[in-house]
Amino acid sequence: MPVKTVPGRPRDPATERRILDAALRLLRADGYNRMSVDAVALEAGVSKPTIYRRWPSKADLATAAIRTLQLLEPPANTGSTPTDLVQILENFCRSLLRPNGMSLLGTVLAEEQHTPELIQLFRERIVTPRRAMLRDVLLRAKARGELTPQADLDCAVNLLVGAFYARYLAEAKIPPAFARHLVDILWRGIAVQPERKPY
Amino acid sequence: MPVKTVPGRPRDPATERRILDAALRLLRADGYNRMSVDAVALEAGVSKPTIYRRWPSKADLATAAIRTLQLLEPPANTGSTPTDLVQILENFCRSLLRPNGMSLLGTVLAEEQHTPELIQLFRERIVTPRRAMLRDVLLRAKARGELTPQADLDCAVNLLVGAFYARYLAEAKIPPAFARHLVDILWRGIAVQPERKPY
DNA sequence: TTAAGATACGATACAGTATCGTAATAGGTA
DNA sequence: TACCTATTACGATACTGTATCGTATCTTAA
Repeated sequence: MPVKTVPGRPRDPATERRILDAALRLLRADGYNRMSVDAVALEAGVSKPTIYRRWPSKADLATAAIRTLQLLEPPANTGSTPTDLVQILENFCRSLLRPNGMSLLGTVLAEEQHTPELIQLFRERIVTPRRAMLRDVLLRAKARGELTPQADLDCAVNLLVGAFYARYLAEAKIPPAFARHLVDILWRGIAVQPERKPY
Repeated sequence: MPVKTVPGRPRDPATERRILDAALRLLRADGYNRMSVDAVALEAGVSKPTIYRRWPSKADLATAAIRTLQLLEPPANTGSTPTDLVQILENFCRSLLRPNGMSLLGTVLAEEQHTPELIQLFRERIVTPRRAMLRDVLLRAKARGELTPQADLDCAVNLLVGAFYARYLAEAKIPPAFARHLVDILWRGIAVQPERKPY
């Protein structure tokens, strides 16, 4: 069965990549509003109609750029629940501390009213997968009987992830053992404790 | 002793308030970049030069608007540490769930590179005071011997506050007992426990 | 007599489009 | 298979219309 081919010059598939990479970089650096399509075209080494032929509007371009995001980190599974949690959180921490690590988050929040697609995709591509990784670790822990029966896993995930946001917002820098400290506190809150000596 | 009065028409002090209120409203609704000085003037019922005579640029206007922010919530002090924490967090939660509750946060994050004054003031006016309230509650608890000696109060504050950010980012709605659940988990992690029955 | 407020303006930046030269393919012909 | 032509649409330049920041000029209030 022959492939149906369209006549004429085909698109260069590398061009799309270059445009989306440039868009993502500028989205992080400048936010959605300051990101201009002209600047994306310049950065990608491409003309503006080349962009508009592929995406009908700036919002679609930004959406497509965010859609290319994905978590690349492998899921942690060392056998020790706290260690797994710390490992995931330290990856998270590294991504926050990269230049403009929080600005993409900022811009999707700020644009929530005007361009809700952005935050939806950001959730789908970044937020949800990372939460799922943490949740999986906790579910395995629960299955092994490490957690108290009433432990609320969703709350636990919120506590862990959110602490980084809060810390960043308060100080914009995060101490090295932060993840470890968080997990230590949380672990005492949700894990079945070995009987504790009264001091 | 006569007051030295300057000749000419004096400024109407109410005008400044009206301008700053309008600026803050638009800052929340549209973000810094989409907020136009023309729109602020229109909303405040004022002309543009009236604004520029008071603040030399849009950035100064936005800065002044954020400077007017302040936490109005009274500090909690019911005698019970968990109750105090829940009370503060529920106030926080209400402010997040107001329309555009997170958008101001979003815009100061997104503008961190271009207009760093915004996030600095936001920290000073909102973030730091709320953290201080939580920290005070925990310090009192520590003084009363309710906390384990090694409890890291700063981490605890990050966990509590951040969980709301994380939850909002994941779902944009927050269940009613959320604050209570958070404090329950955290409290087991940092408080001196009554000896626990092995089940 | 001093300056506040309104109108109108200048300059720039930006989203999106029209026009044009040209590169890349299909299909026919030897 | 090798070449030639018709066809499709890619990409660059230039443009339109609009939004916006910040200012100059004029009127009017204290």
